[in-house]
This record gives sequence, structure tokens and C-alpha cells, in this order.
Amino acid sequence: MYLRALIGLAEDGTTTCSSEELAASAGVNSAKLRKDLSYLGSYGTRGVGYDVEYLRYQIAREIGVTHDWPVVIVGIGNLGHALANYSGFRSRGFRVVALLDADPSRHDEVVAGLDVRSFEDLESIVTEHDVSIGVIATPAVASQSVADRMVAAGITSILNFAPSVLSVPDGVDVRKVDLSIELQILAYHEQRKSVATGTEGVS
Amino acid sequence: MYLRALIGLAEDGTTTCSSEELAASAGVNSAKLRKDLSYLGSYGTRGVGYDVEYLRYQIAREIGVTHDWPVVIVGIGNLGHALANYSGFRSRGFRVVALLDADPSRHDEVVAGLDVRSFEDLESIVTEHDVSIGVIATPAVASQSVADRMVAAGITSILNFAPSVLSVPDGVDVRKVDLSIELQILAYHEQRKSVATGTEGVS
DNA sequence: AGGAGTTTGTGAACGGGAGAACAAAACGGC
DNA sequence: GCCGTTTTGTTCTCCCGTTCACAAACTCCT
Ligand SMILES: NC(=O)c1ccc[n+]([C@@H]2O[C@H](COP(=O)([O-])OP(=O)(O)OC[C@H]3O[C@@H](n4cnc5c(N)ncnc54)[C@H](O)[C@@H]3O)[C@@H](O)[C@H]2O)c1
Ligand SMILES: NC(=O)c1ccc[n+]([C@@H]2O[C@H](COP(=O)([O-])OP(=O)(O)OC[C@H]3O[C@@H](n4cnc5c(N)ncnc54)[C@H](O)[C@@H]3O)[C@@H](O)[C@H]2O)c1
Repeated sequence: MYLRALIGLAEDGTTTCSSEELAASAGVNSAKLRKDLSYLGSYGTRGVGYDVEYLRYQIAREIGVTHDWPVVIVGIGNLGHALANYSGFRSRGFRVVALLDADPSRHDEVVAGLDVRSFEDLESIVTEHDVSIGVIATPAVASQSVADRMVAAGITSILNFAPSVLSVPDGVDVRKVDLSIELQILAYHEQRKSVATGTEGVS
Repeated sequence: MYLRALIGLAEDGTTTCSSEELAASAGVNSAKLRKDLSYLGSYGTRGVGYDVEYLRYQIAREIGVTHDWPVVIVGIGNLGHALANYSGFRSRGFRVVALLDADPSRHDEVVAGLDVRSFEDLESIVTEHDVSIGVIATPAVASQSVADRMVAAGITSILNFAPSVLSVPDGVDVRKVDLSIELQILAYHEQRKSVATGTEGVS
């Protein structure tokens, strides 16, 4: 988030910023920001602040987005299409190298300039492009088997959009994005608001 | 997540489960599960476990998904289409009542059985359907102005997919889903793996 | 009826993130 | 060259979520 805020500041022509300004752009407390940055090193100047371009590079280097990461997306349905068409990944250091789907009727399609290919091609694509990050956008029932194949093919980081709990060997990272849960959390707070005001009490 | 795990167990015909089983389904520690459930009440039976159907209802009641929540989606581009077409929201207690977009050329379209309507209709739709939850799937530059309009119209919970920091009045909840950040976190861990093994050291 | 075996609910310990506060360091003016 | 001002880097404290561990409670078998 700090990296994104710095890119925004750089685009606005800002060359230097204080922890206070940067924290405001990122939506956090300035003490937290300074502490977070201190884990990377002492890249600021006391009395002055941080050099936007310099700090931007240091953070990018630390999180490993100085070079592009190849990514494969499996499951080119509603969500897979959106992800494939999303330009933001490219500009943030990720390059979608392949779109895979188990349904042969999808293999004719070209999405975002890429052929949708057979899931069977996973291993060869991973080897060819040295892919370590995979995105799962299949239905929940298929997600575990897709994850297993990914791991066997050599992928060691998985972003899972299916509402499922994946089990993977040690050394493989999984992050889950669960949109229904996000809405449910909002609904929970909404309900508490209405109960508090008595607008919509549930018997 | 517990609710989802319970629904899965119920579909499998399980009528009773222990904290250990349910925790495994949800991917958490069993002590944590028991403590979490204890905040809702004592719905288990010692020596036996939890009644799946009963606990399912109790959790659903607590988080407020016993009745449907109306939702509006603003920004019917790549992501908005996917969200509108997603059937999982409906089955988890959410009903998309309107799709809004600022671009008039999109207003002809019908997505998932709903007309794409003008963003100007926001206020009347919110009032008519008593909507309290809004989803923002517009570009980042538009997200703050969309959020402001939503809040003015009476929406008090926002799910934001744009990579932006929204500022809203007290009493309004915002949750942010940031897919690029998720990938960056995976890339960071990937980089650390390669540095550790010396495969891909960065000078 | 009573004891063995299970499983929940919860008190206590632990760990870590977040914020307040302040010393150290850099800059600028004179 | 020195002092006041600004802002970072870091320490200390607080608070909250997670986990362990165990007593209480329930079932089943004899
Ligand atoms: N669409 C959304 O906005 C949305 C929102 C939240 C969560 N999700 C989740 O994301 C996942 C995808 O959603 P969707 O709406 O795109 O579904 P979808 O049905 O439109 O697409 C799923 C795609 O996966 C492919 N597939 C199925 N099994 C496969 C396998 N074993 N290997 C490879 N490909 C396979 C199908 O052919 C299909 O093209 C689901 O798990 C869903 O719950 C989607
Ligand atoms: N597509 C993805 O998979 C993806 C992934 C991560 C994040 N995002 C984020 O989600 C957002 C949407 O992404 P997208 O790919 O769907 O973009 P998109 O450009 O395809 O769609 C954006 C839509 O918003 C509409 N819009 C613009 N300004 C508006 C306004 N003021 N009011 C109402 N509607 C307005 C546009 O007409 C367009 O239809 C972006 O912020 C993007 O960064 C998308």
C-alpha cells in the first residue's frame, strides 16, 4: 500500500514527503508507517522526510516487484475473464502468461490477447515460463484438485478465489479472497446498527 | 467461514459434529473455534459436539443472513460483470437489486437479468429497495466520488474493489478487496524463498 | 447407578501489532 | 559554528487475538 501511495505521489510530481503525508495517502497511522519502513532500513532523512523515488525503489526491491512475475490463471469463467482483462496486474509487476480451463468449449476463445488453453498444458507452461504463482478461479469443488496439480507442476504460491479451504504442503503459500465473507461481515455490522437503533429488530 | 463449513457438512448429511471436525473444515484451530462460538452462546453439548442444523441457524441469525440483503453494484466493467453474474451471493443471503454505470453506452445492456442503469438513479433505487450495502467496481479515480454519493443516498456499508483509500463519515463501514496487493504479498514470499535457496538472488 | 471416555467452555499464558512519546539527527538561519 | 526547528527511528506500553490446558458436563457401557 505504501508502494502504491508513493507511485501516486510520484505521478503528482512530489519528490519528497513526510511520514505524515505518506501515511495519510496510505490510510494508516504515521507511527505505524515509520515502524514498518524501519524494518526495511533507514531510508528517510530526519528533519526532511523520504525521497519518493528512492523509497519507491527500495520498497519495490524488498517486496520483489522490480521484475515481472509470470502468473497463470485457471478457470476462465466470469471471474477468470475479469482477472485476465485487468490491466492493473501488468502495471504492478505481474504478467499473465496463460489462461487455462478444463472445459474444451472454452478453448476456442481468445481473452485479453491470450488463447484459453487446456488445463492439461499446465505442467509445460509452468516449466517453460518458470511460473511460481497460480490463480484459482474455478468452482469450489474443483479447487483442491487444481491446487494439487499446480503444486505438482512446481507452483509455490496460490491465490484462491473459490470459497474452499485448500490443503497444500509446507513451503507453498496460499492466500484466499472470499467475497461472500466480505459482504457477510458488512451485513453483520449493518444488522448491529439496526438493532442498536431499533429500526429493524429481529425477533 | 464456520457457517459455510456447516452448510457443507449439512449437505453431506452430517447432523452432528465436534469442534475438531468443524475447525478442520473451516481451516482453523479447534480452541479458536470453540472460543469464537462461545461469544454467541452455549450451543454445543459436552461429550457430544454441535448439532449442525441448530448451530447453522444460530450463526446465520447472529450475522444477520436469515433474510436477504439488497445490494447495488456500481461500475459494470470487467469486474462488475463477474460480480453481477456470480450466483454465490444470492445463495449466501445477498440480492443484487441494481447495476449502475456512469457510461451511457452501457445502459442498453442486460447483465444477469438486470438492466444496467444510470448512476443518477442511485438515490431512488436505494430509497425504493432500502439498500444499505454498496459495491464499488469503478476505476480508482472515480471511487471516492461514488462513495460520497452512496453515503449521501443512505448507504452505510461499502465494499470497495478499487485500489484507493476511501474516506467516509463515522458510522459507515468500508471493506477493501485489493487483488494486486494479494499478488504482491505472494510475490514477496516467493522472493524470500528464492533468496533463501540462492536460486534467484538479487544483487 | 457408577465409572470410563469424550468433548465443550473458559481461565491463563503468550505473542504481536498499534499508537504514544521521545531521543537522535539533519537542516537552515545567523 | 551554534541554536532552534523539523522529522525520523525506536522504545515502551497497551490491547487484542490465538493457543494451551483443564475442569465441568454429557453419553454410553456395564
Ligand atoms: N464471479 C464472481 O464474481 C465471484 C465472486 C466470488 C467468488 N467467486 C468464486 O470464484 C470461482 C469462479 O467463479 P465464476 O463465477 O467465474 O465461475 P464460472 O462457473 O463462471 O467459471 C468457472 C470456470 O472454471 C472452469 N473449471 C471447472 N472445473 C475446472 C477444473 N477442474 N480445471 C480447470 N477449470 C475448471 C469452468 O470450465 C469455468 O469456465 C468460484 O469458486 C466462485 O465461487 C466468483
Ligand atoms: N478486473 C479485475 O479483475 C480487477 C482486479 C482487481 C482490481 N480491480 C479494480 O476494480 C475496478 C474495476 O475494474 P474493471 O476491470 O472492471 O474496470 P473497467 O474499466 O472494466 O470498468 C469500470 C466501469 O466503471 C464505470 N465507471 C467509471 N466511472 C464511473 C462513475 N463515476 N460512476 C459509475 N460508473 C463509473 C465505467 O463506465 C466502467 O464500466 C478498478 O478500480 C480496478 O482497479 C479490477
